Amino acid sequence: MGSRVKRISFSDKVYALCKKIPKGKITTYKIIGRELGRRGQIYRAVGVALNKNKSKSVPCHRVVKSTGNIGGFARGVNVKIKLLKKEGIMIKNRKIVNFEKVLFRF
DNA sequence: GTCGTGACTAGCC
DNA sequence: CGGCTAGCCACGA
Repeated sequence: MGSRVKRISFSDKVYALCKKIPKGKITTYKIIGRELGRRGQIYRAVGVALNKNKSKSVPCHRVVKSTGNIGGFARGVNVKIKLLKKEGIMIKNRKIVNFEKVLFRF
C-alpha cells in the first residue's frame, strides 16, 4: 500500500513554508531552516532554493535576512522592496523597519 | 563520486 | 558603527 512516495526535496519544503507566510508579515532564512528540522546552517541552501524558483507563484519576497536586511531577489532587490512596501512593510535604506513586529514565526 | 556555486549568519578588528 | 572572513548545507553539471 504504500506506493505513495513523496519525493519532496528540501527546496520544495521551502516553497511550501513561503506560501504559509501571511500577507504583511515576513520571515527569515534561518527560521525556515529551523522549521525544516535540520541542524546547522542550512539557511544557505534555503537561499539557493528560492533563487532557482524565481516564479512569482511563491511569495519568496517575504523572506529576508536575519539581520533585518532585505537580502536579495532574483528579479532584483528593488522589486522586492517595492513588493514588501505594498504589503505594508516599512523599509528604509534597504532594511526592514519594525523588523520584529512584522516577523512571522511558525 | 567530486567540485563549485549561492537570495546566509555570526564573530572579529 | 562598519566592513571582512570563515563555515555550513543542498543542488547541478
